[in-house]
Amino acid sequence: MAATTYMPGELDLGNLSGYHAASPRSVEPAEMKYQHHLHAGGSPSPGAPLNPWAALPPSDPWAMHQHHAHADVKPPSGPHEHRHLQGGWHAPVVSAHYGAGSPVSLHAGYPVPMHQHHMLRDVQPSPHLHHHALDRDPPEEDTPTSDDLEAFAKQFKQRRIKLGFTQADVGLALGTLYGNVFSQTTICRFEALQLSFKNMCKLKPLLQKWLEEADSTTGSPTSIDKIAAQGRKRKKRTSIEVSVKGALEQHFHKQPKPSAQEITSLADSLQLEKEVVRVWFCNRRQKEKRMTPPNTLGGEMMDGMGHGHYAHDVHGSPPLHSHSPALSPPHAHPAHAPQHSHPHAAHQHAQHAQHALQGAHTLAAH
DNA sequence: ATGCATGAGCT
DNA sequence: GCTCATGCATA
Repeated sequence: MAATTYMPGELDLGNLSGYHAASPRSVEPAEMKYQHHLHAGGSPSPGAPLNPWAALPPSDPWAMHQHHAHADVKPPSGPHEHRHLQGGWHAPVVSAHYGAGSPVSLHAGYPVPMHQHHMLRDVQPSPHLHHHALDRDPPEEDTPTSDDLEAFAKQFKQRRIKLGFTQADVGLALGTLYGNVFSQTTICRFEALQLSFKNMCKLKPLLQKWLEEADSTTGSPTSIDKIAAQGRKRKKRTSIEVSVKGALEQHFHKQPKPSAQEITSLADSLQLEKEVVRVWFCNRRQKEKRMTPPNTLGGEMMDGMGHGHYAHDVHGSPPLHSHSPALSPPHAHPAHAPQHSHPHAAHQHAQHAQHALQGAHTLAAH
């Protein structure tokens, strides 16, 4: 059953209390020490047990009105910059101010080399526009190509590991150094190129800088501790059954952007909360836009590619490589629209309104 | 490493 | 309500 369980989550803040390790190179070529609550050497942070609210009274705010109580206490490090234009991020406003007045002197603002003049979202730098190769200059102040990003990500990961840092370490370090904290998740996704092209471009300079700092500073521990505010609750992750996921996938192919009505009926037939379904589609769409596209294959694949490389083509997931067409970076032409990497799935029509029965979902039964 | 979720900013 | 950046929680 789609166990939509609710639990007292935690705050929305930088709850990095799970893992922080910032002792550079205390451990050698080993990077498996993160998030497993098992702080292996490196940075013993025993003082970061579990969420205090793990024992809070189950006052599921979600069970009734999921959207409410949004007092919201956004993180101090302002992870939410003001990205006004999504065409080309331009203002790295690092307005960071730590809530608890951390002694961290944040130099707001990193070198913003890219002086993109584009103001419209469709004006993305052609990532795969690798003009020839002669002597390319990736570390330029220009927008990198997807190949650059891929190369950098790879190198980054390798160095990071060599230096003995975990992804979480890097995330914290970025906060210490530049005032922008990031989670293990983000670093991970960067390394795996699972972010949007734009996002990759944004993060690259930061990580690059960190890398320089890291290996030059062969021995300067940069450990800080992030304090976390409490109060926020978070809905527990809904676990969607595989079979249900399959159904969703199927619908996604037919209609990536279902209307509210469609979502409702779909949710109804799948016995899921409408919100859950809506979010699922949102996330699914996002996935489609990442540099490394999701594998939406129907049933077969994988043959002999046993080493980090996507099965070529498969009519659906181009492998972002050398010059893969898959990237989502908006092309420079406003006239463009169909950036669907999928040659198929273009039909949009008949949508069987799966009856409209039962008005109450069987969730939150308890 | 990833799935589901939150929230800012747009439209 | 969507997109996009980001992350907690989890597999």
